[in-house]
Amino acid sequence: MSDAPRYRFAPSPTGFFHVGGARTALYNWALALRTGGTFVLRIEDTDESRNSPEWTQGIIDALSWLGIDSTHPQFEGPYFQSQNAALHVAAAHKLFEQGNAYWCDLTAEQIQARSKETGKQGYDGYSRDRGLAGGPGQVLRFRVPEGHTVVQDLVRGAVDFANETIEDFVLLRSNGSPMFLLANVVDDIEMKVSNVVRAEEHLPNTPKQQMIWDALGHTPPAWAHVPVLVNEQRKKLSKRRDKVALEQYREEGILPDAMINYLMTLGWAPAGDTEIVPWQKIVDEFRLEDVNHSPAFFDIKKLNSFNGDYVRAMSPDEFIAGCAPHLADAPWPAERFSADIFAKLAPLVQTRVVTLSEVPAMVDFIFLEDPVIDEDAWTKTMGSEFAVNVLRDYADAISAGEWNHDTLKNSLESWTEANELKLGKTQAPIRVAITGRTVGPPLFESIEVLGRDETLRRLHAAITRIG
RNA sequence: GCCCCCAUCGUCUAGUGGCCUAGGACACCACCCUUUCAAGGUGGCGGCACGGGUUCGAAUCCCGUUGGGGGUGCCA
Repeated sequence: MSDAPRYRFAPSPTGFFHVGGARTALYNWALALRTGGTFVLRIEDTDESRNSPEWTQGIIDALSWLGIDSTHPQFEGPYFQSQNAALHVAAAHKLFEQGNAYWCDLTAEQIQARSKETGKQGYDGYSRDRGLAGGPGQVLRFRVPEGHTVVQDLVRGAVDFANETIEDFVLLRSNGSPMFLLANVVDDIEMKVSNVVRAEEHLPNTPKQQMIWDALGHTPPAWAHVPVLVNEQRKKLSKRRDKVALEQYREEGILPDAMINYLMTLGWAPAGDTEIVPWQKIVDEFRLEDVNHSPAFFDIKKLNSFNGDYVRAMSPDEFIAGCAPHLADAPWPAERFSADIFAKLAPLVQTRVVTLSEVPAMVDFIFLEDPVIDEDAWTKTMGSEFAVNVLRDYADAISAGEWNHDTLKNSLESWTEANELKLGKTQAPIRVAITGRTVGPPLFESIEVLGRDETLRRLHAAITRIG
């Protein structure tokens, strides 16, 4: 019999898997790994009206993207809450027989009417002693005892709830199906969960669940409620308002390691002055006791910064491989793409992007038949007095001779000196003629890769356009 | 309304009574480097919400105020 801790992550499949859930999962995962424990995935699919199988798959895929999946021996699941319904109902009846629960036939409207009369919020325990036997239209409610319930929380310490502030909550709906509070506890007992690490929004539920644990004759788990993630308005991240879907970040070319690292620094920090650290260091150092108590803003700018760091840390081959999916649906005709040419440019692109999805726009001028000319860039650079001259003279200069970025650069440098200008100035019209933009990868390397014929063609096209 | 949680630069954090003239990171600004843009380097801006205690000494402990957040479903 092992006493290794059992952590669990219990999302409900009611929408895109979002970054808040990802962080909670990561916290559980890190803890399970360090303690030699287990990470149990349980899909809480008891809300039939909002559930959908594709969301379930989305959760599994997203967790796998974060490195949490069944290929690891410390991963267990997924379990599906809906499959345990019989267990939940049995537990409910046990609570009824023990006197911990009672039936009630009041509708929501009736409860509201009563609370209006008494001036008190919520359900007032009207059916507590009416001795209803259950049946259609009746819900089973938990009989909240007198006294206090103290939740021992690993991040917050002891939290004391006066039981009189907790109403007799519903265990079984009038259609007989179990509610979250009950199902969640029964499953945790069944799966021998020893540690519950979840978002702070569940803290008010905890005394209720702890009472169920007690009434069912089991010792409650070690609780830990971590702060929620918020948006700029400091409101809890919402699927409707905020960009929170993990999938979306993946599509944009955020690297999983960057996402993992960033998420872990929300509410916690590794020792030392560096936030960008290997996963193993996080596993070694992460402690619930060190988690911050206040909500953290999910800052995309900082995520991007982390991602840029991770992108630059990739080997050239890793970078090229990582770009592949983003190159697949690029704006150029597929047959014009060349992996070899991309490989030549890739190292120059690597330090210039923050997310992988920016890569196509950095190299599209190579693979497009004609560069897409940015009109602002055009007017800004082609209006100068020397524009036509530099274009014409440069085209002449490079029409013969060696073809590499050094000679290509030397040619322009000579012209620039002869005309008493700066290279920063004179390269601009050429860059726009070649790439359509004022910014991009280093010019002469780009030209080298483009090739002499195409370069000359674009230079002359620009000269013609200026007129 | 009621219950609960929280409070260090704009943001994420370090800090657990003296190493704090409060450290790092993102963002921002300046300079350097430089073929554009990045990257890199150097520097700068900027914070302990407020008021009372406790203490020789408080960002750190206590109380209050204010301000935020979460919950308050026959959702999870």
